[in-house]
Amino acid sequence: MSDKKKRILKATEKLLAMYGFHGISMQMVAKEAGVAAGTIYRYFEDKDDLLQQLHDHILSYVANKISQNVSDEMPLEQRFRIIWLNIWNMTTQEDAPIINRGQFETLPRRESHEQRLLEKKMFAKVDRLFNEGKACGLFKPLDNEILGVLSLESCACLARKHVNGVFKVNDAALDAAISASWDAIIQHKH
Amino acid sequence: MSDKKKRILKATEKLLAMYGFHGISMQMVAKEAGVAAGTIYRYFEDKDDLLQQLHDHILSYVANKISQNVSDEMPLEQRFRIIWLNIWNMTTQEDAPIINRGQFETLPRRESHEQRLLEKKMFAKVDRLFNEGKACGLFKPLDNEILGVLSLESCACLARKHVNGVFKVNDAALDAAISASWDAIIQHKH
Amino acid sequence: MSDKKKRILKATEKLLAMYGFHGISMQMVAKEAGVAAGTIYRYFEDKDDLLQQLHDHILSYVANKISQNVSDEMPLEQRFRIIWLNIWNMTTQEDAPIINRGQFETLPRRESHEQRLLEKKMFAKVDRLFNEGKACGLFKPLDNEILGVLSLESCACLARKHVNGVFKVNDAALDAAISASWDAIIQHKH
Amino acid sequence: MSDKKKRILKATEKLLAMYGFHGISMQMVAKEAGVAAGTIYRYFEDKDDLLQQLHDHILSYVANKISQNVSDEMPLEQRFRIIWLNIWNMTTQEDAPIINRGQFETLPRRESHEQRLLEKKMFAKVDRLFNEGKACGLFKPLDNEILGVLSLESCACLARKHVNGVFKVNDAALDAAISASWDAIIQHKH
DNA sequence: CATGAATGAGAATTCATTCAT
DNA sequence: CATGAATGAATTCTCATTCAT
Repeated sequence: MSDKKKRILKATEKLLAMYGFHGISMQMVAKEAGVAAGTIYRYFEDKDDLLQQLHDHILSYVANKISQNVSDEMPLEQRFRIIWLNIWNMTTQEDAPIINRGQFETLPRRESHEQRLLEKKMFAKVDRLFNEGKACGLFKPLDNEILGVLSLESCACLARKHVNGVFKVNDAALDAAISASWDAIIQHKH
Repeated sequence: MSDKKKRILKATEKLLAMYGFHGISMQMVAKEAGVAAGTIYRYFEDKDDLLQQLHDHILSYVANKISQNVSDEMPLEQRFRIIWLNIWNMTTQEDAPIINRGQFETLPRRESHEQRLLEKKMFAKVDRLFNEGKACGLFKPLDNEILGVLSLESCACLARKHVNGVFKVNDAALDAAISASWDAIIQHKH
Repeated sequence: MSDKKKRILKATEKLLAMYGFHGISMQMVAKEAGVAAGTIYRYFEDKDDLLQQLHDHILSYVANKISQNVSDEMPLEQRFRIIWLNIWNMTTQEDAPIINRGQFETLPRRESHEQRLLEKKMFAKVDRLFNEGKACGLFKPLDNEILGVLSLESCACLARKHVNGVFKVNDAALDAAISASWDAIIQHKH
Repeated sequence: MSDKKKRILKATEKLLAMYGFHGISMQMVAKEAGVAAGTIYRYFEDKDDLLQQLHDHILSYVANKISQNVSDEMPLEQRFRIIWLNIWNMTTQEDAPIINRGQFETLPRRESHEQRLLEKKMFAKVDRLFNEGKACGLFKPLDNEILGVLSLESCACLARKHVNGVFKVNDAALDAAISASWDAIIQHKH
């Protein structure tokens, strides 16, 4: 990808996190990226396209991050903890994509092919994890999407609030939160 | 509250859910509410104030809904299920506030006194539930905020995806999801 | 004249002096006058009419002030000094009409009959003064309008700058300025 | 200075003279200048800035005009007559700045450094004239500001009324008016 | 008569997009 | 390819005026 295009995407991401959709102008993006306003239109159809491509760009980043260091050979709980922590770290790290999905929600959906592929890839390892867990009776017999919400969305939500300063999660609490997420999806004898 | 003001808030809420912050104009709000553009400014300082007051308005609605039919005399698990279902119903019902909190996130915070009071009220019963649960050793010893995310945000997230059609949650799955949320916060013998 | 009408004119004058034409609204006038916005339209056709009537109102005040204590029997120089000081005092006094004519200049002229009469009356005594002065060879043989500018506009200009704080005119300077204005219009042997 | 900026200033000046502050809109300025409305904002911060810059622009023009053809080596009276006529011509000529200072009076003052410099420059030669005149006992011992009002403001006022058609000043009267202004500030034996 | 809520045309200003250089 | 001045439609907000109470 061209250096200019990267700089434009990076600038857009930064400004989007700071000001939200309303409140960023193409002029601002151009200035932040150090290019002329017209240059943006060499790489992007229009403002919507810029935002959409940024969305795909971040999704691609997320897809990679989430599955990092996870091997299908590992024990289930180890895989779960690594994925959980991948999400946590991705959200809380310094160079994290500072945007959460909510901020893209009002975009007129393009439902691009690339996006579909990315989302599939993003959850491939998670899907296998859930499938195996259910197959051996360890996990609750629920749809993968529901299991995902119950265990991993909590993580993302927790991380976002931690980053935003709503509250702080220390190391002990973090470990307990992982266990809690695990407890949410495994079967318990009552 | 004046009829006109209510209509303006209702119209704003509808449009906000449809188009997000960017993409709604005061003209659109006026038209949707059936008032003249200038009329909005009799009731709201400016666009930001309109959005902020809408936020407070919805928060107030949510605060009431969430605590409905919950009594501090009930057993812990019953209280938890009612609260969980209150959130679920509030989000999935026909006349629900169509907006989720994420859509207010980029708003410049006013941190009004009223807002603080509302948020306190909103979680008063939830707070007592968590405190009692921890006191008797049933719940994990985590901050109430964290317990809230682990058990109730999952509910809201699930409900939102159910409504948006990302996936459907049937009655059996719903019951299992409540149990899973409960499992997330109670202590288990290992 | 009705009390309400007077209050409206007074309020308009005050606001006009503070903000100029642009920058005063009928709402502001109503608030300052302590009446409802609609009430203004009982007494004035529209905004232009309000301003025009205010103009006439002030002109009437000025016309009276300027000729105060001046009798056609007095010696020429005494009459001149009284008129000069009338202008000075009118402009610098506490309850002076705070507006100068320049602020009315862009008003769409109505050239009302009343206005014509007032302006005639305003300068009647001044006219007689100049005519007598020229008849006896004391004054320069110039049109009264020109004599007026040379001697009395200087006074008004001086007073305005004194009030606005551009510079301050002490008693000695004031007396010298009157003499200078007198010098401007009388004939000198060279 | 850019051609567009000049055209905008010129257009503003024209409209200001015709309609006053209230009553000119940015759209009108844009149309008169033959540019798009948005273009004005490339050169001027906002409407106030446009008006302020116009003020400075005109002041600069006036400063130059007033001192034209005046040399400190000339006799006092000659210098006075030239300055007086400079003001007269500047005000009555075809391409004169059509605006008088009064029209800027309601503008919120910026008191810029540039403005101070210009006003100093504007009156430098006038200041020297008055100082020398007082030093040799020819002029009345009054502040330069007061001498200025007594002799030169009369000129500007006369010229304005001449241009506006309030009355007409023929060549003989003009010469007499200069002498009258001179008489106003020189010492006379009584 | 007096009120002031409501109106909607018009104001200032912004900003996505184009295009001559 | 890159630029950034120019555009003008769209946006937020104001305010003279009306009219039901």
